[in-house]
Amino acid sequence: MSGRSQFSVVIIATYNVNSVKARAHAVVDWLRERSPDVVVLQETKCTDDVFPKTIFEDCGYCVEVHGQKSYNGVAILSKITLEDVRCGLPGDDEDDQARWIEATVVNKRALRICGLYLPNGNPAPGPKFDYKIKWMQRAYARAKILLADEMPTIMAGDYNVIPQNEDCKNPEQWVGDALTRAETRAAFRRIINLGFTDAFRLNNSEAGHYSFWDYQAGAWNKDNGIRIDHLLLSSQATDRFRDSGIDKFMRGRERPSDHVPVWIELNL
DNA sequence: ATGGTTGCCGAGCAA
Repeated sequence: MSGRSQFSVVIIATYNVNSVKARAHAVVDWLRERSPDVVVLQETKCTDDVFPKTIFEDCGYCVEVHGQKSYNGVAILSKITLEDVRCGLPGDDEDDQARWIEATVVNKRALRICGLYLPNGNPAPGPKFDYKIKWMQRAYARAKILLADEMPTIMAGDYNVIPQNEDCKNPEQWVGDALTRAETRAAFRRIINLGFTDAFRLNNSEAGHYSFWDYQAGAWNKDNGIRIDHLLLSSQATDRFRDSGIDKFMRGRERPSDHVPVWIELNL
């Protein structure tokens, strides 16, 4: 055949599972339906020795984990070979929170994927908000280094950033919150302005698309959601973009996470 | 309604 099928189509997703042990079977059901090639998970909430790896390996995924006891924790599931796995966001030797993992996906071409769980930062102002902003500055520095490598790059995860008011149902409810504060949005834009694109906005321009609905106060029934789970694409990754979406139906299932998966389709 | 819910792990904390 002549050079028409130089690339293959891959699906890459991010999913904050709010405990991988509590959600393993829900995740497996979703893996069978969506059949993503690579998934970054957040809030796995367990140490690496008790991560339910075999459940995902039995579905055909290799599993890379970076966890801690009870809080945070990130992982990568991939049907495609992973190389050069790195855990932890550089820039602060004192930081022991498990919020960053990255790896190179080696298919016909290579792609760098970062899975991140950006600090929530509430209450703001305060030490937790200071940690959030410093963490975003470190992510900016890491993003800059990754871009210099000139490999198509995706930074995906729970950003705990509502980029614009149209990314939430009730903007007035979020005034002063760490997810919408001017400093937070500026730090997010600073990363974007390095040359990244919010993949979901390439094919969805309307307000009212959300990736998180709080468990409390009937947020789901009122569709009182926010869009905080993002896949940021470097320019070379953006050139390969085909489609994106949010698997909102997952929030309506039994014992759901408070987040739902967000995915993209790329030509790789 | 000064609330509400879920998961950590078995008391509050984090979200």
